[in-house]
Amino acid sequence: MDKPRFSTHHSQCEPQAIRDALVEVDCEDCGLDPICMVLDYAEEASGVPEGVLVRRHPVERGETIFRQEDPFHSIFAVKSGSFKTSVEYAGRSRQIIGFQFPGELIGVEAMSQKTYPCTARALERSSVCQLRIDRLPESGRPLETLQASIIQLLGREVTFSHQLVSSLVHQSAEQRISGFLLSLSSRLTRRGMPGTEFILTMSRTDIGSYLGLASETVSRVLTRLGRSGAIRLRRKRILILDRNTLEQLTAG
Amino acid sequence: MDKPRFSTHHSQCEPQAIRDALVEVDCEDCGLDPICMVLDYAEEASGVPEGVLVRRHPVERGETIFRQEDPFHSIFAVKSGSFKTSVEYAGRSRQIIGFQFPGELIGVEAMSQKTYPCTARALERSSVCQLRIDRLPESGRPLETLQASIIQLLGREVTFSHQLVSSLVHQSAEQRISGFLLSLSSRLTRRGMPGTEFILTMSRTDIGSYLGLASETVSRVLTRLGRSGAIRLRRKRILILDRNTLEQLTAG
DNA sequence: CGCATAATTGACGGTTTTCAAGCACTGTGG
DNA sequence: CCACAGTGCTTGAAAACCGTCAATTATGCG
Repeated sequence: MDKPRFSTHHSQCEPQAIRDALVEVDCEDCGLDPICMVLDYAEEASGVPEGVLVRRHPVERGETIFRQEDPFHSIFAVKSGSFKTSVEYAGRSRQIIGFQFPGELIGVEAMSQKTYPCTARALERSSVCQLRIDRLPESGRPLETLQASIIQLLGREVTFSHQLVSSLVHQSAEQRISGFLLSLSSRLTRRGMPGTEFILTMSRTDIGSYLGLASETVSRVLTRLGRSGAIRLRRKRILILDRNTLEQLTAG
Repeated sequence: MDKPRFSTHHSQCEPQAIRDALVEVDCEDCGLDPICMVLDYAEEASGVPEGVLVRRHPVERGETIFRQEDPFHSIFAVKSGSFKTSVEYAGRSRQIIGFQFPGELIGVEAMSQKTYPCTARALERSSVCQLRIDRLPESGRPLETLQASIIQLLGREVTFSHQLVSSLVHQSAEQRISGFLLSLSSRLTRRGMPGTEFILTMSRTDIGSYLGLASETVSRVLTRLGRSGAIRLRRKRILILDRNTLEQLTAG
């Protein structure tokens, strides 16, 4: 009851139950945890102000936690649910640049910037932990440790972006989507969630925007993967049947 | 003599003169400058060890300053010349993930990581300033300031990556190349170098790898842009004639 | 001067986008 | 509880775009 999993539900569709399922990541599996611990320690030892860390703030589906150009104030960790981040440049159409699942951080790249460079929107009823950077102490050992953690996170983010670029730019639709599914799977698994059966909380259009494909192509490839037996697909529910096939497809 | 510019050379091709031209960025235009200044100050005030900052280290064409998987030790600033960074994953072919010009930093994303995630190679005879992170003091005010600068840099880097992904993934070959040329132009201008006349120090294949295009496509689009009058193109020398046209092409 | 590498140009084929239509699901209101 | 509308998803057909292959020309380096 405390930690329901998708797979514990009946295999038939139960939209209501699924939508309200609160699959919450454990604190020790959360990307914010090293930072949390520093703050916990600092709160006891020296004087970290109250209200720096806001735990388990609920967010409704479709709601934003920040928008592009908003002044920066916090970084967030997804506690349950999922989010999409998107950007819009000079009137051009909005594009998805990432999805975030429990345990992952949002808004880190805005650290030391004036404003958020993207908009973060909940794909379902979700909850987040919020770290008010603007209320942190000005200096001292805790800040140094925090900064070191942030640098590490950002470094990984840059490396991930590079991987993403090189995958997207040189791969076919089938490769991109296989890779996307595997990536989702491993990210969910790493945070202690089921990685072979999950729900695509984002639309085909969102996936297409993220991968640089038309939504029709996403749809076509997903059905093709389903017919080939690599996955089982019913609407937004995904069952990964044959990871090997997907990995071979990704490699090309 | 101290600061030769491409445009001060004769307009006819002079490979020898061009190759050896040392267009060096001013320190005040360099991305490492805020960090340099902190260190300069720290060297005087408290005790930053000698040999932390190595200035104007020469690098020959084709030489690497670090390779993927090498243990991290330094970040670099391009003082003159240009570099390409590339990655290789699990046997797949090598891909270009970025180019660096005078005033820009290389290897920042490896901060707080164990190893460099990419290889950096000089595209021409170049020089770099090197900041030995592994020789920095363990803590203190200078470190905090340095960390804050790094976070800012990395944040911008992530934002830039996002822009890059969304351009590459959703744009046609013509849009990508127009955008690439404009990006080069503005980056050179920002560091006090001529932005309307410059040399593509990287090969067509490198550009293609970076933009996700075949080298033949790069070649074709460049000639097309030349025919349309937007640029003038002789081999590796680029002259931007009509910035408006390029901007329109980029927008689509 | 000659070879190796890089750049250009042409023709062709495959993949993906676009446009268009039909279908399934969701949520609303009677 | 059911009908309906709206949205998102699926599927089909045609066209555009880009990658591949191949031949030719240019450039750089010894």
